[in-house]
Amino acid sequence: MSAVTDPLVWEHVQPAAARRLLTGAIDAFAERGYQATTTRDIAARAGMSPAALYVHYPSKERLLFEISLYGHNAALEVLRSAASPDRETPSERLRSLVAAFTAWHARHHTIARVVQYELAALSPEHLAEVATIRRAISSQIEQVLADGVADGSFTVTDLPGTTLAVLSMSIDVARWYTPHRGDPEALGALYADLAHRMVQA
Amino acid sequence: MSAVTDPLVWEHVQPAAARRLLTGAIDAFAERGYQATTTRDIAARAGMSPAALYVHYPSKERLLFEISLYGHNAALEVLRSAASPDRETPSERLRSLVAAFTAWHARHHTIARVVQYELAALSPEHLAEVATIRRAISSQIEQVLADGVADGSFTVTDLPGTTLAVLSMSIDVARWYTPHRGDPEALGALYADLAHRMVQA
DNA sequence: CTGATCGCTAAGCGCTTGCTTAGCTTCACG
DNA sequence: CGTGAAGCTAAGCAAGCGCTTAGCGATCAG
Repeated sequence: MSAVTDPLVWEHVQPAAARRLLTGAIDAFAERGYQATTTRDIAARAGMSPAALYVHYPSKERLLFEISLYGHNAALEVLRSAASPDRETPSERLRSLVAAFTAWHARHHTIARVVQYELAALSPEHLAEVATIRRAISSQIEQVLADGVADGSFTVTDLPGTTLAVLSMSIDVARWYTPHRGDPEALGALYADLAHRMVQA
Repeated sequence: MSAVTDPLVWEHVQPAAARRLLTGAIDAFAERGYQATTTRDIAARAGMSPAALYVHYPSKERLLFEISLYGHNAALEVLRSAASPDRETPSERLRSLVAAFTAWHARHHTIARVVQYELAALSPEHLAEVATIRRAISSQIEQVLADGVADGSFTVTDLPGTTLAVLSMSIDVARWYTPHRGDPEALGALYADLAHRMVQA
């Protein structure tokens, strides 16, 4: 699974000063929340004056949007590669999806916290853009559950409700996870098992 | 289960103006978050001038603390009455606990949102006070899982991890629940079933 | 050498924030 | 009838907010 070694690297953000602002903003938003973070704080983390932020980003909200967009796409990518068609049974695919999604939320809990808990601070247009990615994410889980029901390997009485519960469990990892709570891989394996038990026939 | 009809009523907050401020603050904090809510906004919801807030509460943070404390105690009470000893088997008790805890987060999703997502805005002293209640809450789940393992009705490889996962699933309901997503009771029943499947031998 | 561009800083603008002050009205009670 | 407490408002203070402006040095194409 590519998530295992996925370093979530930022080299594509150029120039380096813009990258420092972006990563500083991720840390600050994750720690204190968007509203409690000041542009002065973000600039200080990047080692610049407050005005330099506006050379690279037109507003604080835009910084949040770029973080949120990138984070959502990264999470979706992790799911897509975990659901690759070489996993043959719905059981295998579900375990792989849940393990990867959970481990991603643990390993990247800072950006995951921004992705999952700062949606309300986005402008309506930016929120709409991110919402389409969120629908694609939940479709990945819903589809594999539907496949398992279809071939008889899963028993699910409420498909949308169970989809949400499985996603929910993984997403909430971003709220409480810290590195001292164990290895992201081990957590992914545990959650894969729990999710599988939730649905198996 | 008492949660079914639990109205979460505020008559004990006196005088009525203090109650209006408190409930207005719950709505505002849940909608926009603590940091994005202004004292002027809270006062306006209670139909008063901003200064009137300080007649009843010494600070905005204190308002948050009283909400958080009351909410945590209410959630713990719901669990305690759901675990009453007339439920004989661990399976029955687990289902009852998860159903009640989940339904509480759905029915009271506004205060639950404040309880679960605004901890970081509390002062260190107030956070510590609330943290003891949180430990009591997770103990309720951990104990019933341990009982089930002891009598052989549950199979759990990672007890703290599974405890957290069960709690997590219910807590996350506060993040996404809106009344149009269905009846809190039905959701509680679904989650009770999913949690039971996660652990049954 | 010139002039434009880039990345940056110092200063600060207009506004909003949590909270305070001074003072008004209402009303229970001796 | 007088007094003081309770509950409120209008006004405003100091601090901090997102963001803008003016300008500086480095870089580099023509």
